[in-house]
Amino acid sequence: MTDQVTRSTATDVCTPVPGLPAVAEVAPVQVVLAALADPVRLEMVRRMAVSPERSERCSALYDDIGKSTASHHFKVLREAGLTERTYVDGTLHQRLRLDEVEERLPGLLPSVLTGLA
Amino acid sequence: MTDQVTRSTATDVCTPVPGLPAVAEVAPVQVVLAALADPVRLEMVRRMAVSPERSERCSALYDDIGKSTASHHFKVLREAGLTERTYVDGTLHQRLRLDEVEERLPGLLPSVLTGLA
DNA sequence: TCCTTCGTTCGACCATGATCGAACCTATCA
DNA sequence: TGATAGGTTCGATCATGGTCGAACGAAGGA
Repeated sequence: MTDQVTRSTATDVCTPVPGLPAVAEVAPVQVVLAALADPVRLEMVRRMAVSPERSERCSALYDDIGKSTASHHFKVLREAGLTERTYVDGTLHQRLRLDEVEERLPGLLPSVLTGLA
Repeated sequence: MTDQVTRSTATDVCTPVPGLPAVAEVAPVQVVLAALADPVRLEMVRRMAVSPERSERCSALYDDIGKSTASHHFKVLREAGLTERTYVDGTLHQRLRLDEVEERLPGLLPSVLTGLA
């Protein structure tokens, strides 16, 4: 069977909405930098970048913080245009929008990710 | 005549110290991102990057904020290893450490700066 | 010498945002 | 139909950091 995948990155949509393709823009540099300038979020991005082809379950992207805190960080990343929600077989995933960010800010994510190593 | 230039980037040195070469390291990505994630500082970096070969007078790098606030931002940039103080003919300048940052985090500053345009 | 300019430091104030717990919703499963 | 699990929202708390004014020090010029 084929995966049922819907995407949602709109900032005002908090519950996943099926059917609408992702149209979110990568935010201005300022916003992107602010999103990355938090250790928890940077770790989330790092984990997503490990296997960029596969989206990740939310709970696989953090430890030692509450669900609500994690949800807050996901929202910041999403509103910066760095990630999007994908709904895979009924379970929510987070996907790093590598290509989209690369198009808008070429070199940023690669340098940040290699700088983490 | 040749310019008298001394450099100081040590975080614990608040008044310019002549004679000592710059030995400051570029800080971890986390710190660099946090330093860039402020509009005032990003504008300072942008102005410094306009003519990277020439350092700039401090007062040429900001508008509409108090001296003490500007000094605070200079300190954050310096402690992140992004800038250094240079003393040119007795007047204090700020210099963007393009090469040093590029060596540590290749592509970061170029992508941020082009993203500002 | 005095005065002005420039940058730093210090202390205080305040806005932003990171965090948590509780409640809610949806989907899945027994 | 419950019951459980995974995420989100809301409200509250608290720490971080951006901001300013005042005082200080160094450098340069009248």
